[in-house]
Amino acid sequence: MPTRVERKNATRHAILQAALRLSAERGFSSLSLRGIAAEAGIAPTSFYRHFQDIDDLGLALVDEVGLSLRQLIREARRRVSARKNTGVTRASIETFMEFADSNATLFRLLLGEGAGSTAPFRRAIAKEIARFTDDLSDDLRSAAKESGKPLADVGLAAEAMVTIAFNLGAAAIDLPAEERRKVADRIIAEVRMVVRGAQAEAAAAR
Amino acid sequence: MPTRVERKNATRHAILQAALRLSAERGFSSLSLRGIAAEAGIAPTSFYRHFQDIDDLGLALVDEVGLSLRQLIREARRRVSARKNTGVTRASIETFMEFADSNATLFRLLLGEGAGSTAPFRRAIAKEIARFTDDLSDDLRSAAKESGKPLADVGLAAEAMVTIAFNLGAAAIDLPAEERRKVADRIIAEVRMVVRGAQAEAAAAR
DNA sequence: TGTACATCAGTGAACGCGCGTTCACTGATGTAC
DNA sequence: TGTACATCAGTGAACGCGCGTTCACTGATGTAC
Repeated sequence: MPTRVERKNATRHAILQAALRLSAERGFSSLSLRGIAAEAGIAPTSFYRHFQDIDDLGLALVDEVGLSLRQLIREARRRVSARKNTGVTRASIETFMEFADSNATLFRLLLGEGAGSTAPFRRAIAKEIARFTDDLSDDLRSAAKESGKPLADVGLAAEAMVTIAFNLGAAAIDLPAEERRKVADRIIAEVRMVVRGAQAEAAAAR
Repeated sequence: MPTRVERKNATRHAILQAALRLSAERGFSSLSLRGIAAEAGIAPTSFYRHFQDIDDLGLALVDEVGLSLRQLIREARRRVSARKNTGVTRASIETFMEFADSNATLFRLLLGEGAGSTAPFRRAIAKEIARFTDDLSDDLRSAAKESGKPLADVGLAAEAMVTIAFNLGAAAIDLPAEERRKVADRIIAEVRMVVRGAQAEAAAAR
């Protein structure tokens, strides 16, 4: 039989999952304490045994999402480097889109809602995306070193790529599969442009 | 003395302005009929003399915003072509940021809120941005012809630029002036990368 | 191991609030004669 | 120009609803002896 602590953790987890499910369905900004409680199968008042208020839940949600995202990224990186016979850009974006697809809930939360939510929530999301951009910068730097094709302003290039991939990717989440593939191709072409541009600038600066 | 029709139009306009003001303050998704009515100085019930419901108001709002946006773009284009001694990219983005700054209400509505709002509202906004992208494509094509530096995939390049400018610009709206200038510089550098990349691809394809 | 007590996750009733919407109304503006 | 009537923008009362939050409670789990 589970201990009291285990039960409590299970309920907390159920609340987070319910919030994630609902925010995927109707958007984060329309989450309500009572709705979440109903979805989680608890009384509305029980919510307060686990979170101070809705904002507190929001931050916990971002933490969870950030953690999952980082796990996904690690996994994605492995997958990309395993696809040696595909272009890195294509492999990366296709993996990104695939992950966005099979983790729609998570990505919708990350990408879907700019405003509507509260300021601390938005800041937390921005931080996760900045972290993503930093990681991409590192990848780009080492890829450039390996290939012998240097890039100018790696940080800016990474920001441009992430902005393109996240925002166009966000718009594609609800499209049918075929359309999504087309969007993926567009993102790939555009990210490639950024790469070429950064290479061209590095070449011109030499 | 104003006619009945004039009075009605004035009230309708007051409602739209109130909605715009409030959506700038607290975000479009948190607009409420009663809040708008209070801001516009009418009884909540009077709202129904002018709009069928809140969604109807939303669409009218996007129409208004789209109109203003197109006027701004025309004006911006004039301004950019007048700044012959500045790079086109810099002139364009600086003008864009300046307009976003002095028309914060309008841009916040266009950029700020991805989800949270209703589906038809989002679709209307997407259409406005697509129109913007198409116009930019035309501009890029004629600029390429003039300068003798052809661009590959103009449509994709335009989409990449608009995505970068709108999304990074959106994040910058609430920052202090100095920070905003830094963001503008980043956007300029990134858009320039896209231009260079499209040029490099066109050169490689020849 | 058995008993007495403490802890605390989960609860149901109740609160006041702002919401969208309906309805029958009012009274100024507009129209027909 | 004056009168009788129609139109209709704006209104206040009222509705039912879901919201977040408080409170005192219950009863199973955990702890001390």
